[in-house]
Amino acid sequence: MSSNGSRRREITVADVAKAAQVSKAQAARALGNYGAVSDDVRSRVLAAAEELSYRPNELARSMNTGKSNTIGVIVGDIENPHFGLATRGITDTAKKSGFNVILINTDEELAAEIEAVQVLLDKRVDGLIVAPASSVETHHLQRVQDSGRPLVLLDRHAGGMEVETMAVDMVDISRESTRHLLQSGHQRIAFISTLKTETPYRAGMVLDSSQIADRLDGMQQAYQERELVFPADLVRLNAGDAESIRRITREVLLMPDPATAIVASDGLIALSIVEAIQELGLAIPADVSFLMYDDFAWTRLTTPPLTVVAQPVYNMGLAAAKALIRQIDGLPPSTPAPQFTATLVRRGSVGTRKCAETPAGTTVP
Amino acid sequence: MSSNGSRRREITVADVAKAAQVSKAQAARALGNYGAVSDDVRSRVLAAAEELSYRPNELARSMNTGKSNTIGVIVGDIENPHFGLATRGITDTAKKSGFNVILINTDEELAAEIEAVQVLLDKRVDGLIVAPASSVETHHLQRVQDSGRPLVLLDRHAGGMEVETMAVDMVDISRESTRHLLQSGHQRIAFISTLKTETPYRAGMVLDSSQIADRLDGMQQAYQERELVFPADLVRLNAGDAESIRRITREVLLMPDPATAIVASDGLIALSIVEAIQELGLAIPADVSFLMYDDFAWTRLTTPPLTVVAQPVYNMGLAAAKALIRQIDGLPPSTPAPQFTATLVRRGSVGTRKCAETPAGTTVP
DNA sequence: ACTAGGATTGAGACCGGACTCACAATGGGG
DNA sequence: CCCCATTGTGAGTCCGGTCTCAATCCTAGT
Repeated sequence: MSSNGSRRREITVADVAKAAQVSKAQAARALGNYGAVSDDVRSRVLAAAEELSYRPNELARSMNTGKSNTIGVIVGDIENPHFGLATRGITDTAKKSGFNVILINTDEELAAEIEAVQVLLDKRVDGLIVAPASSVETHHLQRVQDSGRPLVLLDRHAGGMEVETMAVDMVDISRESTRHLLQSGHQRIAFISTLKTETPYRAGMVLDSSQIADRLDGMQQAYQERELVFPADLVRLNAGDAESIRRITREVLLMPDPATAIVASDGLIALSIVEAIQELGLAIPADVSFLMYDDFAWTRLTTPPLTVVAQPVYNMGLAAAKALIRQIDGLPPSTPAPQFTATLVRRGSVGTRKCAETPAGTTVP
Repeated sequence: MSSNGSRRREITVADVAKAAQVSKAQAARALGNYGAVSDDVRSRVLAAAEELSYRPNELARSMNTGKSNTIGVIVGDIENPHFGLATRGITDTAKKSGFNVILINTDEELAAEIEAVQVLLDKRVDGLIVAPASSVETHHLQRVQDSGRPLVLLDRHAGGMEVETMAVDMVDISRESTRHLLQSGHQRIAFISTLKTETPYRAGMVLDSSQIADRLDGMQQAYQERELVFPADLVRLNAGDAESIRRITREVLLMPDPATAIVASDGLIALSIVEAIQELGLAIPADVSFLMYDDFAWTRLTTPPLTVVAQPVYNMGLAAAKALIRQIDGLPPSTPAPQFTATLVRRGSVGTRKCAETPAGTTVP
């Protein structure tokens, strides 16, 4: 149907040069806008290029400039609006600076992340932005730095590495929000996270994720301030799919000394927890208080609106890309290093609890 | 700190060949697993490669195989969970087949889309998946096909082009959901969309988006079935940012003969509409009924849960990637072509309206 | 022993731009 | 009028792989 009689061959500088009756070198100069080219030659070349609708092969160009104008982005799950928003920040900045983005999901699997890093390195991306699945196993990230390629981390720190990281201080905000819950009379606070671990949580356990570890630290600090014992039995990890989240939620709410408040570690998990609470016929915040990480728009639409920890996710993505591009351009990190602070947005899902009361349907042992 | 004494140079086949004391060609064969290689040579080469931690340069490889193992994905806005989910479907399939994904946002701007197509073509992606911003201006998409590169459309059709498209039949589902609203006694149904147009909507107007055009078609059909006049004055486009959405919502609800039901054209817009309704102090569904496109998890958490049009977005992404990869592999489109149907999920946000009644706070003229 | 025919092997040509280098042409200053 | 600085130009190399081709090695058949 279409007008191309010839087979697959694409137009190259050589073709343009022939059409303009100059040497390949001259054509390349005129096209690439470098070196010395007479006006006559330049116009002939550009005309020929236009005529043949020539387009440079970026692959070839990349190969001998060593720059692919591409950055690799490795996130846990693009389906999670948290990463969607961060990715948006990254792509916006990248586009502005003429970079493209190759995106890889890891499903928070370390193995997938290691492979992703390798693939992107092989593709010779100019730099990498990674939201690392593990803060402990950082061998592959180290290798990125060893290879001399710029690297910026997002959301989570990597233990022992000197690398620019765009993340909020989770200890602070977690301490603050736990204080809020404690002040509201809650002492049995459950923390539910998708983080995968070999064994159930025990106090003092070393966690793979700096983010979760920091949040638990913050909680513990808030408990210590009041000289209360942190209820480690209410820390529930491995809340993978909707079903297990539901099960865990029922567990912490129906156990003998049940949780009176639940903290959801991210927006996706929050959905299933709230559903489970509603299924149990419990009311927020009358029967159980609720607090979640990430301030998505829909949290304002529930009844009551949900109390959340808002993180400047978009800006973190923006800053990560900016920092990476600075590194790519050989510039030093911008000083002072950008700081990101999460804020506790108090809406209606945390309620005051009278100390003596026990939840409906349970008995004091 | 790290152990590399040498400058930037990466390890190449030539280095491996030298170390293994064979020719470049032999090393390449052993590494690439093609041609005839003796066991002795193979093991020496692999050992040397391991020793030097050699990694092939994918750029160079792509350049002379002509395959980049990369597909380009162009969407309106990755921040929109609709596209987040679709992208997830695409990346999952791509990864399974060994492809990477370059992602570009267009903000639904045609100009950005045209440039994105060009950039990806220049990068020699093996194929493109596009959610086209316009169903009318398809010149750039045509050019993709002319260049012989595989192309699959997502979500929206492109007028007059023969191209595989993964989308639901919007006319059908729109007719069905409009019927539902009409049966519930609503005749003043507002339709609010972000679609950008030069002028406000008029009956019979040609729209840039097949999706929106189809939805309006479906609505009109449902009205015609009942021999009712379709209220074109309640079709509101250009609902760009949260502020304009709020303004429009107020307009249609506070006008003399106000809307008694609102249809939100996507999940993002829905958030602002519901907020605006709540701000007006109106209750869903008592005062105004509400229906939205896209079945996000949070729609089950509002009070009442929202009635939605669920689209198999993830599967559409999956199928788009599958179809594209088939094209890349030179296979014919799978038959029968995959069909996607949206379903109306009736939850609580559409209420029955007694015909004679007028909404609280308004008077019959 | 001698050779046909397959298995191995190395040299070098590509892919498509970027860039170096040697050389020609122009032209301004002394 | 000559010399050197400044363009303008084409030939050719390089990037790091893939792949062709001809040469060489080996082994079995006669």
